[in-house]
Amino acid sequence: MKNVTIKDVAEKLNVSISSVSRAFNNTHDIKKETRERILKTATEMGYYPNPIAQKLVRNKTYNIGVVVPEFINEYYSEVIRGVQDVLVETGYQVLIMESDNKVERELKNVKTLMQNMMDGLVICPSVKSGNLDYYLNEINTGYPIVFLNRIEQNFPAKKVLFNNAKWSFFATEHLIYQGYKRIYHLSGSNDLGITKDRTHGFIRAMEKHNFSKNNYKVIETGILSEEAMAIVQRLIDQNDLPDAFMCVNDLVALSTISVLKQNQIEVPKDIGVIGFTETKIANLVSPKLSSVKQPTFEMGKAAAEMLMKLINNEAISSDTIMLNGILNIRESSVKQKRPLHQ
Amino acid sequence: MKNVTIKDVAEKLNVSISSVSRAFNNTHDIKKETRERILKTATEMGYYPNPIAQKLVRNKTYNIGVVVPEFINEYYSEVIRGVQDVLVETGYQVLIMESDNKVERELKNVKTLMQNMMDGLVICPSVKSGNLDYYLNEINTGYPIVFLNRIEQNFPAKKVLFNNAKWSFFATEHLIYQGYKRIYHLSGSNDLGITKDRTHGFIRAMEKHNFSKNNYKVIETGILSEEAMAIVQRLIDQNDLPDAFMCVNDLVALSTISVLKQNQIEVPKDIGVIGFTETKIANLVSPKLSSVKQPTFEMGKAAAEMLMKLINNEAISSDTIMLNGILNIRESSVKQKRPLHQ
DNA sequence: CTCGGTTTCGGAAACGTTTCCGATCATTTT
DNA sequence: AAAATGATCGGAAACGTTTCCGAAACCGAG
Repeated sequence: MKNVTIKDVAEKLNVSISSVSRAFNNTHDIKKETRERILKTATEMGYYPNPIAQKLVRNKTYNIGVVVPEFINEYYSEVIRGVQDVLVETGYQVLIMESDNKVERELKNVKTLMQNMMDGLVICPSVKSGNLDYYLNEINTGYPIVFLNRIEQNFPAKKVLFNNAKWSFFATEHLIYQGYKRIYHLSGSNDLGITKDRTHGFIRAMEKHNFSKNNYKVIETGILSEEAMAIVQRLIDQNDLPDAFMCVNDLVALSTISVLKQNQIEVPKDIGVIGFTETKIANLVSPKLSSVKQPTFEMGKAAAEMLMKLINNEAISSDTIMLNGILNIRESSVKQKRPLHQ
Repeated sequence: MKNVTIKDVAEKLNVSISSVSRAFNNTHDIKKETRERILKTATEMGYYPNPIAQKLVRNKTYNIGVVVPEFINEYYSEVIRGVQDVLVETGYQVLIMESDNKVERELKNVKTLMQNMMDGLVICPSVKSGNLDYYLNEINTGYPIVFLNRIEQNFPAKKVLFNNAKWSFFATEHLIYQGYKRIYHLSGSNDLGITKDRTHGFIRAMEKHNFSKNNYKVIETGILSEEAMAIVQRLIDQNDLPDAFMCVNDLVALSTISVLKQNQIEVPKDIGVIGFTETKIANLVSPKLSSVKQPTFEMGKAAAEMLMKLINNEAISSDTIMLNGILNIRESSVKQKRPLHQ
């Protein structure tokens, strides 16, 4: 179980420690033959350089940390895959930690990762404005940090974001073009920045198309399935139904459809529904859910690339990378069947 | 940006390096007052022990690695949460790596983690029998490894498993008790050990209840949604339909329901469907999907606890921890409405 | 043959800790 | 009062590397 060290190889070959080190780091000042001789017996002996010792002396770990609020749905899982996709090639390790949507735990994770000498961090904040002062302070000391999602656009840091307002605008417009005349927006939790952006997009679409104020509503639902269900049920009871729901996310959309069905209201025949931040389920449920797909994988990639530039002191054109999505129109939001040839 | 080291604090206070170290490690041989004095100015100076240096000298990293095949669905995400739940308290860090269901990448991940001096590993294999020889070899040198899921029950290593055969038996029996007389099992990919176990459970239930061979079938579907859909459509075309499907997982179950609906076949009125390895969607679709819930969180916890015992050289009662699940009966498998009072 | 310039290599410091081994000093026991 | 004990602390080795510096060896040119 005793690990074989650089010293062991050196002694076995009657060379110096430095030569073994040079052989492994492939520096210029070593004869080709000795290098090969060393590498050969080293691998025979099962030697590899102790990464901890390397990190200590190099003051660089080739580790980067990713903090996510959760990976209970596929969103951050795909972000992580994007990050890994660009970093694996560069020899960097990706260390992942989960904050469970708690700001305190997020801060703890970040501190832990920094104390473990990560070369840089991708932080996906738990909620808007948590530990921003602390982060800002670290950034000012030169520590490479890239934020992803759920952070104010004007926050003075590197970040990659999704254009929530724009795509909720598009999603709403799609409903309008389908002929829906009375549209309610189920807005999730209004103190979340991203959902607020989606609300803005919704309202902008309403105003652009001259919807009168009594033909649209913004209704806060919270983020839990049960909360959304209760609210939709209440609307039914109060006989206050629109002919389309534009939902803050797929969970709310599915919850809405579920309640409507329980009340013998058919989607999309009676009421249209569209989701947001598409999940895999969208294609599996019936009716298939229309939704806006976020480029999660690409966002992860963008963040990683930005972080690498930061670490390597390369120029970065802009503080903020704002990505666009795809509006996937399926069944839940199409009022009438389209002609087959379309 | 220069990090403050133990030397800096020592010099500032005119004490030795060892004393500062003792203060931080709270050993016995240091006066209480000096300890407090050191700790006070140390935190004032923003000093904390360099974890890399600590790891080097202690030959222990307090890091443990988790290798998962994917976290695209919630299964391994919850496993990871379980692992973290027990390890966070003990001061261990959890480093996560993803194999993308590829055995080569899995091996690479494991090697990377071991070279980075993880104190132990939880390995969730990608597919049955991948790098088993290599792992066995490492285990024999005393390296602490716990496997989770997708590994043969008689593989000579520590592992935590789900009792697939037993619960697929229960799920099948549930269909039988509902009065379904002709049941097909959509078995996923037969070269996956776990799905094979589920098939065994299905057959055992069939035989126990004296189903004749022409009243049940095992049909291999593969793991992709499209594959399952195609197969169910073929059954419909061939007019070879059972009155219930017992599916290898929720994805196959939902795909099945989707195709049935497209053909105007109602679930559960015409045909009953039950899934396996319950996902959150089960409760959101209509009809709500009956399924077997695996104790993913608990499995993660069990693996972590086992690993801690391994690392601390504590006794382990059994090589294998086999956990049980919950059969969640919802709508998709109940033939007739139950009386309200039940 | 000598001299300056390359290669090639070894020695040793450095990275930031922990920990063993003594040394000092105060306190208690005989 | 002398000796033994215990508490408290400093010095230095050790962990396994990289890298700077200088020394040796070699090589071609003058």
